[in-house]
Order: sequence, then structure tokens, then C-alpha cells
Amino acid sequence: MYTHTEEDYIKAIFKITERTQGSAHTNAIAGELSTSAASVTDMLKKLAEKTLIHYEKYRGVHLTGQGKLLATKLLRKHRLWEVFLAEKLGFEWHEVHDIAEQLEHIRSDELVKRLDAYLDHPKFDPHGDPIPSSDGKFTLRNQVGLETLSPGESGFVVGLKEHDTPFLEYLNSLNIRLGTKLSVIQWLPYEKSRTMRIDNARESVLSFQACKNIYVKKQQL
Amino acid sequence: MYTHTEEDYIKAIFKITERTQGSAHTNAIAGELSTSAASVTDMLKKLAEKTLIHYEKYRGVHLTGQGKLLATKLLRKHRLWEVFLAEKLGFEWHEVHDIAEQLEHIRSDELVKRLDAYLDHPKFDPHGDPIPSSDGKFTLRNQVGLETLSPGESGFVVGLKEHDTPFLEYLNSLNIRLGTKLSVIQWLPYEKSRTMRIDNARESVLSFQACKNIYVKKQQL
DNA sequence: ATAAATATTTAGAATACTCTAAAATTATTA
DNA sequence: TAATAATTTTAGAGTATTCTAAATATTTAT
Repeated sequence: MYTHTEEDYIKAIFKITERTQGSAHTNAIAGELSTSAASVTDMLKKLAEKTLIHYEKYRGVHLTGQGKLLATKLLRKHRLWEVFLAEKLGFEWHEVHDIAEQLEHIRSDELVKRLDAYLDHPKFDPHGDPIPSSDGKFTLRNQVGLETLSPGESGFVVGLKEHDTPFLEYLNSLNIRLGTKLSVIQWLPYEKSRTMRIDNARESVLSFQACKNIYVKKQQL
Repeated sequence: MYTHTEEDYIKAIFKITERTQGSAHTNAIAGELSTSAASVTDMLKKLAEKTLIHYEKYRGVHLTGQGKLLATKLLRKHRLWEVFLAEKLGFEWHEVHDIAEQLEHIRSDELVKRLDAYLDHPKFDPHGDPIPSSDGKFTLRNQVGLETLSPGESGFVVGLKEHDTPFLEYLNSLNIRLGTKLSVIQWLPYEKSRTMRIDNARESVLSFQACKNIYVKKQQL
């Protein structure tokens, strides 16, 4: 069994290696967990001893198979709880993360199994992120960044790249959520922002940055 | 904010003072938490500093108003989660305690509020224990121990005194649960056990000890 | 290729919680 | 009430996690 803290480190390492496609370095982990590099070094030694990571001094770390399985189990729990909070308790998508961060540490395989069934085996969480199966497999999806759509093209929101609270609240205020149809009206030269029609109704300008953070499934014409 | 461990101590003290109507002594707390008396002493000092308990050396402790409020908040969370686990996820009553023990430490007032509403503001948990309101009030009930019923009298199970797993599994095997109707057929001289009719069907012998652990609402004749 | 900048590790110490063994206090009992 | 038993506290130390500051290694820039 692993401590709460060890689990947080494994999740952070998983997140970083996803992002960088390589190994997670001390400072990156320290940044992710808002702790000091020295604390990270201490913990890396411990995690290496428990064979959750491969660790070479000064060279960064990556997860072992065992570490990866733990990471996906945590991600699975986190995202299942997010679905529960959003769908059953009616929380908004920006409210679910912090609570799920706590719930993901609850230890009970049976609980996860029953929660999954109760929620009807969801494949994606309220932010559109895929929920790994119990053996660590993710459902893939053909999605593109909203910024790749040309004027005249449309897509449905299927996920987000980053989901910090301010961004989620901003999307909420524009009535953009999972499943929302977005149609590109025009590309504006200024900061590469786009004019967008939202669900065939309201029109709004989205920055290039915002578009890059929104994944859509392209509507085939 | 209090640590997980501090919360466990407060719950233990609450439980003991409920039982003994007085103050909780070091050894009792150590027993309840399966820890050493020395550890308890350390923690009592800490809890006293945080004004959660009144503590006099060698004299035992009792909760302050602040401590009592914390204890009932924890109990509320624990029991609401038990209802969730039993009613929504289909766990048996002997399976819910350990998981709820973890879930009760999740910090979010909003979560408790929504969970309560989602469960339709339950007043009792799956063992029949009352769920305190958010301001710490308990719903009372006119219940008596099953051992007080004379032959010919009947009652409906509304709660249990102790609920360790073996006892709960024993009751399960007899098809005794909350709401079950129990009719006393006769008192047996041997160990004061009773012959009982269960839900107007099956007949079974219950020990005096078992009867004392079952609370019933007497059926008025 | 060396100096400077950056990243990482080590050393030493702090906090939270735990323990065993010994000392102190309170309760029992005869 | 004095001796004994039981309980509680203190002392000293261990594990887990964290920190700052100093030392070391690596990378970058000249």
C-alpha cells in the first residue's frame, strides 16, 4: 500500500511524462506539487526503492510498469469521482477537481468497481478526459484542436487541454460545455483570434490560446 | 483545519463519552484507536491546545463545544456516506463501515450538503443509527432493546447497539435487517435466549446477548 | 573549452505522529 | 493507611515528510 503523498508524486510524474513524452525532472515535479526540489529528491529515492520509478541521479525519472498501473488506477478513480460529482450531485465542471483530488485516495477496489457500474461505465470525465479501464487502457478519440478549423468548418467540443478554474468558468459564461457545437465564422488577424458561432446561436470571439485549449470532433461535411 | 488523526481522536472521545456518560480516559481512547497510552497523552495535549477538548492530567478528557461540533460533523459525514454506499451502490450493511471511515475525512461542506440532498435527507444510516443534522442535532426515536419484549410481543428492527462485522453477517444470515418484524415466541431458560419469529415466517433462537444488541420499535397491540 | 547559469543532490534540522520503557500518579484492597 | 495494582505521563527515540542552505553536477553561452 502506498501513502497519500507517494500517490501524489506518482500522479505528478505521470502527468509530466505524458506532457513531455520523456522523463520527469526534479524541478518539474517540484513545480507540479508546489514543493522543494530537495523534498522531491528524497521522495524519488523512496519511490525507486519501491520499484515504482526508474531513477538515475541528475537524469530525471520515469515510471515502471508498476508505477504506470498505479498512476492509471488513480486517474481512473479521480475521473470516475468527477463524473459522480458532476452527474449525480450537480457540481459544475470547475468545482469537481479539488474534491476528486481527495476522493481518488480512498482505498477500495470494490468501491471503484461499483461506482463505475453505478455511473454506467463512463468513458470520459466532465472535462472530456478519457477514463482508463481497470487495466490501464484509454479510449482514444479522433479529436483536433479548435484552432485547426478553417472558417466555415464546425466541430463538437469533446475535451480540453488545460482545465484551470478561470478557463472553465470562462467557458461556462459562454455556454460552452462538452457537446457544444462550435462553428468558425472567421479568423481575425489580431492575435489570431476567431469569431465563433456557439450552438448555432450566440456569436463570440475566442482567442487563439483559448482555441488551442479546446478539442473538438470535426463535423464531416 | 484538523488532521486525519486529530479527527479520529475526536471521534473516539465522542464515542466513549456517549457510552460512559462521563469523561474519556487515556486507556479507553488508546483501546478505541488501537494505539498506546503514551501516544494518546501526546495527542490530548495537542487537542487541548486547539481547544477541542478539556484536559486535566490523570483525570481524563471531555469535548468542548467546538469538539462536539466537529465530532457530530464527522458522524454526519460518516453516516451519510454509509447510506450512499448501501442504497446507491448496493453494499451490505457490514461492508459500509470501513469505506465510510475513509470517506468521512473528505473536506467539503458543499459536498456534504449535496450528498444529503441527493440521498433525500436521510435521518438514519444503514445500521439504524441517527444522522445528526448539520448543527449537531440527533433525531430521537422511542426504541427498546429486543430483550425487553415478553412472549407474544412484537417489534420492528430500528437499530443496533454494537455493529461489528460478525454480528452483522449473523443477522444477514437470519434475514434480519432494518424494518424486519420480530415476534417473541418464548423465553428459554437456558442462557436466557429467546425463540423468535422473523417476519412472520422463519423461526429462530436468539441469544440474550444478541437481543440486547437489537433495538426495536414495539408494535402497539 | 571555460565561465556562468541552472538544476540537482546532500546535510542538517523541523513537524507530526508513533513507540517502548521508566517514572509518577491515582485507585484498590486488605 | 500502607502496600499493591492499575493508570497515566514523561523521556527518549524512530519513521515519514518537509524545509533551507550548501555542495555538486549539468547545461548553456561565450
